[in-house]
Amino acid sequence: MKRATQAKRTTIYDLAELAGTSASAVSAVLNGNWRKRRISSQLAERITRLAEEQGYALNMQASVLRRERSKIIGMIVPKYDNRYFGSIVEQFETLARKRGLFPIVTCTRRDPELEIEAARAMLSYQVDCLIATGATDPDRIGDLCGAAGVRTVNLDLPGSCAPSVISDNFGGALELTRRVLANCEKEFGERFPLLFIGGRGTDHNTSERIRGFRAAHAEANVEVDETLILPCGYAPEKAESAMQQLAEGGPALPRGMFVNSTISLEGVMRWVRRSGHYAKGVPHLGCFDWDPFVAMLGDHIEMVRQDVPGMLHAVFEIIDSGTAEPKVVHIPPIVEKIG
Amino acid sequence: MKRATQAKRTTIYDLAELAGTSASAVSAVLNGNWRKRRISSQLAERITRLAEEQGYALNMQASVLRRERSKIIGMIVPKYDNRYFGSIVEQFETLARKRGLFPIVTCTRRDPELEIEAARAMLSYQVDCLIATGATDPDRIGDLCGAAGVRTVNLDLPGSCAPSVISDNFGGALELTRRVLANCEKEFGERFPLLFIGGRGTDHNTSERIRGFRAAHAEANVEVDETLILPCGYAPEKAESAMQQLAEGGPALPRGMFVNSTISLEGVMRWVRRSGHYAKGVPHLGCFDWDPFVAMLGDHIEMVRQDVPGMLHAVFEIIDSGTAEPKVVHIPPIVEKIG
DNA sequence: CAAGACTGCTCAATCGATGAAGCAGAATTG
DNA sequence: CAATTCTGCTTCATCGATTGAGCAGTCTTG
Repeated sequence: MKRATQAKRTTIYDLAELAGTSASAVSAVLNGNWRKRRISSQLAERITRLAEEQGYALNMQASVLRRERSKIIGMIVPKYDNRYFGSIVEQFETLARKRGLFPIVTCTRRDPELEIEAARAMLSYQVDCLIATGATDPDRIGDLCGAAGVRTVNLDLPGSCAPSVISDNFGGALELTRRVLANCEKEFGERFPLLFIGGRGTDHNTSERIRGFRAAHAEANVEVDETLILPCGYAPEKAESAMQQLAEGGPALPRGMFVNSTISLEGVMRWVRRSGHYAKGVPHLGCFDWDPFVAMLGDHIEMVRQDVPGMLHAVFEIIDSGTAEPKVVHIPPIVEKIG
Repeated sequence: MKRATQAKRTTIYDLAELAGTSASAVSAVLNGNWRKRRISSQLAERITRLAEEQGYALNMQASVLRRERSKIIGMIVPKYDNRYFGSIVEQFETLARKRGLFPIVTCTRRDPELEIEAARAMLSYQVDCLIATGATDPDRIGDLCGAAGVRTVNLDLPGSCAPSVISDNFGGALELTRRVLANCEKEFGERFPLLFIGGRGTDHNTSERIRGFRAAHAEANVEVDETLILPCGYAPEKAESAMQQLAEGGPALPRGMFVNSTISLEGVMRWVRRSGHYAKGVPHLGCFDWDPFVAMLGDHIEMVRQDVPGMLHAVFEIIDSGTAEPKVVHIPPIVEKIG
């Protein structure tokens, strides 16, 4: 097997010996600034060829240790179980690579402890910059990074000690609620308050969406039913049991609702199907977030799709510009309805 | 601002000076083996406290450079746009962390070039082990890693130079096809060949699934229609245009089909809805892969859910055991139908 | 009480890449 | 032809953490 011979990895010292030159020349050639270090092109070529033959691979740990910037950019993300975060991560990796940065992403499963542990780990790996996506406590992360002199950008949920890029939650929720109210009026011939379900009452996005929800009700002259505002968390099970409780409490279930994320919608739909409570007609729904299969579930669902490419462009604009002001950039989401 | 004072990061030398001791004592205390290096617990405590006060963070680059093992484990994954890969990544991170490993994941967007570039990058970062998930060319990655003395495990798609963990594609496809054939017979009172759509004809999974598809037809005494086997790729658009072409070619569209992945299903469903060709009745579907909203699309869809926890346990068992034999482990998928 | 064992540390080399400084020899200039 | 400039390298310190080797003291033991 080749493996035995190649137990040890080839280093610039090995190449230097093989080429009959110095490690510093090899380094200069392989990291591209041999021209300004006045290495002849013959030697450069010889070293390049040897490196290829020997299957040389740079040791990034050594390289980063020596350099001032690591060119590593980190992101923490709550979950990988929906299209929104999935496309955020994919876009992030693409844009990072385009800038010659090495992206490292880690998922914290909405666990506050894991979140800061992950942030600490990223700092240990010398990230130049950290994107905190949907963090429970963005400022805690911001402080950690600040102490290490590392830049942070908050995404999806805003913080107060670093720039943030978020959706226009108020605007999106306002429009989404308007549509659901209108759909209900069209079908039932009357206006009535909707149910708001999903999300955490303490997070900025949820409270802004509730504000939009209220504003749309006010506009339509419908009084909000306070018992129908249920920010029960994001997990499907939470939404499911909130629905169950609601059904047990009162006799009439809402015929229209605002569901705060596809993941909550998963629980709501499950309950709707299992409980049989909506056997005589499905409720009109509005979902803040998009999923292709939800779009196919029927014409009773309106969706708001967050503008992920727009959000990530804003993030990298902030990074490129070097701003550290804790400004919040609002990206308008897209209200769509695919049949 | 604190930032100015803290421009430079605290190192073990700084702590050593503050504690009036040596860097080597600090290192021993902070990496936990101070006991075996006979450091007194008083000193240990003093150093620990100081480290906390100063917000010390280990420099992993330096640490990894010095050690023989990096404790970094890499994974490359084709996409983040479906539940299957999403849960693979999440499970992977969880299990890696449980073992004290640092997971780094990167998405290669089904691009063969990016795939090997990503593998090279991971090697540069000194990963101890690399999981190649759904790789276009697992053996190329295997060779790269082999040359660097790094272990590889193939996941989802098998390779020939490293252990592989994959679903029992034949068995899953056999059962799924059986069910769709049975559903069709129940509704239409007759047996007829199904459509197979999605996936790459060249990949092992797709060809095994086609084999299962054929076996189920044989079992049911139905002759496979060769013009209905369309491994057109994974992207939704590919499936969409394959359906379009099929519709343009012949008059009768299949009333039953096997769709090879949720992502292909996305295209199929889009076409079914847009084209209006199935206005008088939706086709019976079988989908190799699972998605919660697909499960809600109606009772005409059967799904096979790949056993992600089972697969990842197998992966880590291989890693823990240290085997390097290119064996293929088949994990049976779960055939389910959620109403 | 001398020999050995133990305690609690420190010293210095090392991992691999980088780049400032320096040094021969060749080429150019006044 | 001496003085300067240029070319094409090499030497060496450095980044921060790790670890084998070593070294004073103190404690034990026959």
